[in-house]
Amino acid sequence: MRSTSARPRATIRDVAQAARVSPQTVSNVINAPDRVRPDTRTRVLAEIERVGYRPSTAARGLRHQRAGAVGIELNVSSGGGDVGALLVGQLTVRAPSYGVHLVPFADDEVFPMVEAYRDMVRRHLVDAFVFADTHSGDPRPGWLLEHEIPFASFGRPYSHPELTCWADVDGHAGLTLAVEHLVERGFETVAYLGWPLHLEDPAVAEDRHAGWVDATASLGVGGPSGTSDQELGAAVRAADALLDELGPGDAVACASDLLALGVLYAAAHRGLVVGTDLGVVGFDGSLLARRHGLTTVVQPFRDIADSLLGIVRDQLAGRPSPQAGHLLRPALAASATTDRTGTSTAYPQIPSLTRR
Amino acid sequence: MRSTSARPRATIRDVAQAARVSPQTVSNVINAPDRVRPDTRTRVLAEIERVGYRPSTAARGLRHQRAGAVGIELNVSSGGGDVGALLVGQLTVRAPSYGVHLVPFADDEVFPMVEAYRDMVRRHLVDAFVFADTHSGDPRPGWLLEHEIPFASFGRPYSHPELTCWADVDGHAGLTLAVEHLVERGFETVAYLGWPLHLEDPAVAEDRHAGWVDATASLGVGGPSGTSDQELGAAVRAADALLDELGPGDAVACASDLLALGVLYAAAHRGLVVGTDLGVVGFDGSLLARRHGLTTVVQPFRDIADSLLGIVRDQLAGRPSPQAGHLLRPALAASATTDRTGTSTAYPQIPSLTRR
DNA sequence: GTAGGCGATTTGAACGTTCCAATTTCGGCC
DNA sequence: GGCCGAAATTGGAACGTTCAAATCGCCTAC
Repeated sequence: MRSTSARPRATIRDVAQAARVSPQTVSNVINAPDRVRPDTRTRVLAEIERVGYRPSTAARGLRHQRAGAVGIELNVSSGGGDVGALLVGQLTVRAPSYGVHLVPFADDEVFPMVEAYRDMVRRHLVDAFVFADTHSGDPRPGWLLEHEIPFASFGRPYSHPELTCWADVDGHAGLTLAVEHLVERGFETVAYLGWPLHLEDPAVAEDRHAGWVDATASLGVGGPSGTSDQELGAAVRAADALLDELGPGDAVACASDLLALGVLYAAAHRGLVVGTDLGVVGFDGSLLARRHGLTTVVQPFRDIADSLLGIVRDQLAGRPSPQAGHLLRPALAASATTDRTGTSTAYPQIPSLTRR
Repeated sequence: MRSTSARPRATIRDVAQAARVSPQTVSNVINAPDRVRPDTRTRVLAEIERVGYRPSTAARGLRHQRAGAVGIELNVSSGGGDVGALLVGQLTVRAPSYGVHLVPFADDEVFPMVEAYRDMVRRHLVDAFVFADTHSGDPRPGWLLEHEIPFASFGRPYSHPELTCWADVDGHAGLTLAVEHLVERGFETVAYLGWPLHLEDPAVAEDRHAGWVDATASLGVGGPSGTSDQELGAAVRAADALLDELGPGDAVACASDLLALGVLYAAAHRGLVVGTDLGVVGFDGSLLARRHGLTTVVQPFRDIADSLLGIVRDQLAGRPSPQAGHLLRPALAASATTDRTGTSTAYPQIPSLTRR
């Protein structure tokens, strides 16, 4: 049974005493090593190592009037899908490089969300925020701006086009990658399955759609297009309608991995072998894509995390805002659904099972 | 452009001055309201409200020698699946009720993980840990125990059977629920698709398997069983083999939602209408289940979060460990894959598309 | 020989909170 | 009116760190 003995951990004074210098010198060794003589430095460093000293985050935060933390809202109720989880993962991995840690929080479904933001700041729990699900009526950018609380958003803050504190994936470039890849693999016509424009953030839908329009136009491989909400049932129906206008050797580029999954189902229903007969490319690089062998445009979550953390770091340092937001290039991860040799396995792969 | 003006936020002294009491009295109003006269209390509370005062987490942490935070390791590289994300979500939601916040962290793939744990504690970033992916060779329980660092694990710490600082879902009860539900819906034989015992944590696999064995035995509906790794391709193959021994009106209970998805595919391949002809129940309550209309045994993540946070709270308070770990009952969420009326939609629902 | 300068190091104070001990206030009682 | 005990409130110190200013030691120049 563990006790809470909690013998006090080594402090800067312990190190100082053992190294026979003042606490301030130890502090300097850590924060401004060039201000201390080399021999002193090595002596202190040895002592730090010996006792396993680490500066107390709380004491530092108190002294600096800074929490050294970035808040991130998890929208738990909506489940979030795994895109949010992947972003949180990369933010977690990258945060230490920016000298901060992450503090996730969630609304308790009773208060308006800004209350939670306000509280976090007042309690000095965090210095800034990052969030991932901006939408047009979002009160947060305006509110944070008004209260001079630093933040960065993944996705352009729709309500404040003048802001530059955002990072976003370049959907246009992503769909260009998708179309180019499909053409390279020898697919003839590239159709598109996207989102309707009445969604919360039509900018994303437009961006990706435009990428498909431009890329297919310049390569002369344009085909029909359809739209569906981000829901599997709707996606299957929309994909089914789309496939009416397509034949073997054609392909569909999609605005999301979930929509692409809908295409896989609609194709399986028609007995089309995805990969060989029909190319399918999704968007997001989600777990779903990996699981189903879906070729997908992977969101550069690591770069996104770096951008977002860099933005809040600069804001906290008082540096001027950049000229523009960060538009990051996604990458294409080829997999079974564009593999014309049929050696890799896409799921659902109903026809291939039949052939065994 | 936002500046870092950061005008100082209200402190306890500001409140004290405005309410014409000492800072200590304000502190009492917050931490021991019964020690202060009612009229003074209301006066102080009004002032707290007016200036929007909140105690500084850093100052409190420094004074109490306690971070008020619980660390949670995210295993980013493995992607985690959404089970991990759901747990993190509920931990985030519930943490405030325990007076703590969450601090996620991840290994940077170079240090052994315990280094990261050690560092978090030394820096006073967290007081305790929660983790979610114990396995047999896991060094963490032993190490944390040895260093007297409080922790709670989701899943029994395999290496230390004597420990009680864990919460786990009752897989046996979950599969009993699944089998009972299938029988209630009129399915005749209930087969099982589980994990092989050479997995990292065979206890989970055994637990769920035993639940199926006992429940089918007592109801007299036992059928064949198979195993597959937690991977879609393998699951489809195992499910296909299993279906060789089943006919219309039978059902499959699975150890996870992903395995259940494999059954859906194998069934679709054979033209079986899932729900009507074949019952399928998954396990986890993952997003995948929701997306595919899968009847599933839902992990009680909220209860799990409460158990884990309660365990570390008690440990930090020096309370003795409980007699046993917390075994939590899951719940069954019925959906399309056990809906014999065929009114709801399961995906993949290839046959129903055909019939339209 | 001493003033001046420079780099290395130390001292003192403060960040906001709460514990502990000391002090004041209050109501009741003789 | 004065005294007692309990309740309410206050002052001082400390948690661990770092900033700003002061001090120390050493060297050079006059």
